[in-house]
Amino acid sequence: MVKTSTLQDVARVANVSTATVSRTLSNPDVVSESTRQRVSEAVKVTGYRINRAARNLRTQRSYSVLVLLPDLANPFFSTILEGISSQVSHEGYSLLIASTKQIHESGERLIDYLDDVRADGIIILDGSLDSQVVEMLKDAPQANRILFACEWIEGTKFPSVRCQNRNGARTAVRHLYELDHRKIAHVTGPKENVLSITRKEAFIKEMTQLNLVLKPEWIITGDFSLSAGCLAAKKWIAFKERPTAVFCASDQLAIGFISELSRHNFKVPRDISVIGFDDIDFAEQFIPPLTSIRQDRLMIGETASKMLMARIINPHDDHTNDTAILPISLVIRESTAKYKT
Amino acid sequence: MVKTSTLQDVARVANVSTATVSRTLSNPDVVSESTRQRVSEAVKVTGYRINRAARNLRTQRSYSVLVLLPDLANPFFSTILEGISSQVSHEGYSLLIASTKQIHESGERLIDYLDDVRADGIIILDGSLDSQVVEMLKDAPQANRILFACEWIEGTKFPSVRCQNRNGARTAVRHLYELDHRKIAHVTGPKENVLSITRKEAFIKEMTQLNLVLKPEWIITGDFSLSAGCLAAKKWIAFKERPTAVFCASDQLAIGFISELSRHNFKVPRDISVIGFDDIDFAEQFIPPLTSIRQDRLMIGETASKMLMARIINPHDDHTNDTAILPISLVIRESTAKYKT
DNA sequence: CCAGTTGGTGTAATCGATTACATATCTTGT
DNA sequence: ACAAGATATGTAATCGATTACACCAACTGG
Repeated sequence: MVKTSTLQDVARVANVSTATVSRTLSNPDVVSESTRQRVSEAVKVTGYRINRAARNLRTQRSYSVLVLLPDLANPFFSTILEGISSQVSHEGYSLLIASTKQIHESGERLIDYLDDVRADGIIILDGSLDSQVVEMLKDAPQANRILFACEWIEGTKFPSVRCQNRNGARTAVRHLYELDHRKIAHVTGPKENVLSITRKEAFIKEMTQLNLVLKPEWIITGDFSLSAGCLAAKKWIAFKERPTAVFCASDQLAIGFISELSRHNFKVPRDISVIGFDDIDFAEQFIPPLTSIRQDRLMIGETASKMLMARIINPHDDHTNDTAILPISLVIRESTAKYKT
Repeated sequence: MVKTSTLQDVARVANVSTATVSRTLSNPDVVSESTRQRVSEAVKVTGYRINRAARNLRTQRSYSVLVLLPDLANPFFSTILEGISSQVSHEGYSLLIASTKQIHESGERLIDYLDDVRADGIIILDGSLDSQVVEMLKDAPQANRILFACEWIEGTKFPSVRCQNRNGARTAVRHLYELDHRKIAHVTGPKENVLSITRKEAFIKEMTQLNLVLKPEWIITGDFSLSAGCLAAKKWIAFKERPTAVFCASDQLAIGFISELSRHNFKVPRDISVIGFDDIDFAEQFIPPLTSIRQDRLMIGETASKMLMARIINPHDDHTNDTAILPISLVIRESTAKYKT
């Protein structure tokens, strides 16, 4: 095996104690100019690299953050990861990844990651955690090192970062309204999902506010996926009275919806205007390019990391109920158009 | 803070030494039935959780694997990650993620991850590593804990896992040929990329074998992205003599290509047949559904993990030149069709 | 019946960095 | 000139698990 040099080796070469070497590296201000130079020199000649396992043990920190995803294969999360990763690596932290499913299958407990010095904090991107797990986490003393992003859990006081979901739904409806649409449908995400619920509530509220008819069957329960979008399209086709526009709770839904329509020779936006949510990369390249509610996923990731880091570094400040709600924006492309009778 | 119990605590409760407790947990066969029971009981009452930092220090292992991506935000990698993650977590390992860019920016050296006990092995999904970095890695004694997946680096003997790229290109050309296409273009990936080069070579070889005309301008250099696909489409439109089919080195290219065409009122497959590579999730939902060369990304991830694990656990076996090449398959959808004069 | 093996357990060193405390030297003000 | 503080460094304990080695008891075979 490769033997790397240790603090001892550096100390010997620089002719100081290990304490001084350690101080030089982690807190250079407290040592004198001359030793600082000697130590730096010694570090260079020995090729010293800190042994993180040793540091972690001594400081009882891992200098890494765990990100928990519902599903690793979902591209929606990749940009958020990018944001988290760039932020944490900037602060000298590493990024651990796991999926809810795997944790569940392996029978591990989430809190163990914090207790066994694998992670200093956890960012959870999954609001559909098992309620037993949540129960166990929410009053634990480690709870202040857990943060939700994108999704959250109603009735808990975990800090969270998310986008303006209500405003997003409202903006979507308004946009369609301004294009003279009066019969507007909505395809939701998974039934119990907080995002689905929030967006649906805001959708209903705005429809009511605008005095639009809202047939219950025009709210189609889906699950954010492409295939749920296809199913929703089939329902739309079967309606005797068809809405002229639809607000989909995700871009994947919208894309699935449009695809299915096109297989039945309907055209978007000729036959129906479609607006999505998220503004994923493909939205722009889809045919037709998709009108969507954009959330800044990079910023969600960065903000989440910053908030979590603050809590890790300063655990005694009271951060309860910290919530960051980031703005959304309407991106108008070609899947929505003026309604023509 | 939360004080978790240690081996000492368990030992005290079970009335044995810490050595016995440690053995009971990591190697139950060597202790007697009765102590095993007493220790298990003690573990339960104390709520003992192993301190990984301590174990890592003592064993000089981190029980985690680093995956290095060129770009976290690229959804192509998410399924591969899923495969890696499920495999390593199955073996009790954790998954660390970093992007080439971040490593580069932070000035860290990849090899440090191995030396400083942050990772026991590295899976690299980026064949475009800085050549200086490669130079430094390839003869290092730690090199046997590094493995490439999807991409690889010509002229090194790192083990790698990849799909049948040549066969993929050949299959694509054949498919188009069998649909009576004789004028076939190719949009490549980034110029220096191994995948681009391999696929392009195989494309040329197959074209030659089939005795097809191969105008140099029909090979369009791109970069795997949607927008490169758009640019390529513009070139195609500008040709005086237009190929009737195109083999794109990635699905993203194909999608960008088709999108751009549709903006200029060309239709696929009416005006040109398009085949992609990868079979990403969107391929199926795109309009028209994309014919593509499918690679099993889940299996690439799993295989890569297994190979790496074998090397970590058994570093002295000679694994040099291990290479796994996984099969591809042709997925025929609607973006390719019989050529009609 | 005893040497040699096997099985089970304990003692204590060890991994490598951090840091509380002690010590030594140097200022500074009166 | 000297007490009091500031500055710089060293000594050694510590984090918590693993494991080489030693030990003892019980068994085996000749």
